[in-house]
Amino acid sequence: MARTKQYNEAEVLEKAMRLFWKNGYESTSMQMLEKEMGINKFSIYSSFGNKHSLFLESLKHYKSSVNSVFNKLKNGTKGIEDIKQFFYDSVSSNFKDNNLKGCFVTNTYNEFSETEDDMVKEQMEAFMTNLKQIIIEKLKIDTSKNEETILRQANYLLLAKHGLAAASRVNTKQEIEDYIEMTFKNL
Amino acid sequence: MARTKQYNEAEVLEKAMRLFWKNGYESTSMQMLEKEMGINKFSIYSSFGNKHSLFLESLKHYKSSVNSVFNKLKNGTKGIEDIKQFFYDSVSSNFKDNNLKGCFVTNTYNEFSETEDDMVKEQMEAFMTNLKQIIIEKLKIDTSKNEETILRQANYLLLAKHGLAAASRVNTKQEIEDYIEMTFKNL
DNA sequence: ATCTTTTCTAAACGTTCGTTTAGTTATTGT
DNA sequence: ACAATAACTAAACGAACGTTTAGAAAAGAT
Repeated sequence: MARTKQYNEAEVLEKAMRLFWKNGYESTSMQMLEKEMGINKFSIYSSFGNKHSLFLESLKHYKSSVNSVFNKLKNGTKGIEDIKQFFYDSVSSNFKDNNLKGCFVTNTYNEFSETEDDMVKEQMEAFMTNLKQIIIEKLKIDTSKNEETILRQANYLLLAKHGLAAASRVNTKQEIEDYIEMTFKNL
Repeated sequence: MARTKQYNEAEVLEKAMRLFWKNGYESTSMQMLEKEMGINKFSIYSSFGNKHSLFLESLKHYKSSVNSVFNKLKNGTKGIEDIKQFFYDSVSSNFKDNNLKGCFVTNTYNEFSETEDDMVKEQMEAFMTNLKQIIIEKLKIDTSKNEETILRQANYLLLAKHGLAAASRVNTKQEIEDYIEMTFKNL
């Protein structure tokens, strides 16, 4: 055999993800990725193909990293209270690390909403559809609500989540928390 | 004297604004602007300086174009009901013209939230501060609310507006309208 | 009609982008 | 120890970016 890799692919992917998360796709150059990931361009290309597939891998990595938050929501038994907690969990990364801005998926959704990138769109929609389904299930725990009310509230919460993700890039913790509280006031 | 301009600066600026509005700053190239504005690069540069100042002019132009919506809110006498109408007015352009996505200012806010572009930031903050002040005034019409409640509700509405702008890029009219209704239910 | 002045066209500028390639270095199996 | 192989470095690639420039075209003033 031959020489072994001097870097760990999972580690450098994590670093790439954080850079894409902070800056988005277009504003992140290969040069910046080189610096942040700590490896040469050649190594990036040999490990991840190209910039676009590196981005897709970063998205996948993000999804698996928020999987625990998702599962917490999924396995909850308190209905709306679980969704509210999910909202809190979703923005918590913003307060822990100043480099992580908003929700990586929502950011990507916004950046790519006018392009025709099938791969990215597929990942976005899978994520959103999944979330919507879980929220509907949680709302159904309250059996006093009819089907129509549940769908309307689910849409409301998805939009609120969307807005929350956007706003968490610029607003303060207090503002974010107030917003979450008021969002759930009338459900 | 000499030759006269074969284009109207206000007209081509309007076209530039719509392109920036749809695609954002980075994703709009001078080549696209050339095509959309219908004039040569040289003409763009001689009329607007460079891409960045053309973008700033587009932002200014946008602000003046939504001025009527702003004034309608400002001059209203029905308090919260005026703010709700303002929300409806703010997203109406999305349903009239498929090329206008979200709120140009909010889109810019998102795209530039991580850069250090003083000029752009100044325009953003002026816009947002102004809106917040008007909303506070409208909320104060209800004299039963104390100062703290008013501030909290104003922040809530600003975040909701932020989310609404983001969501109006992708959601349907029905979803948007449901969202607005439920947002004001919480006040 | 001619001269002057400004707009317009189109080509080229220097950078930076994402990507590839050639050549060197290091590690592993024999 | 040596040969084989893969990872590394660094330089260069073509394309696209924003911007500038030189020359042709056109319109008003005399």
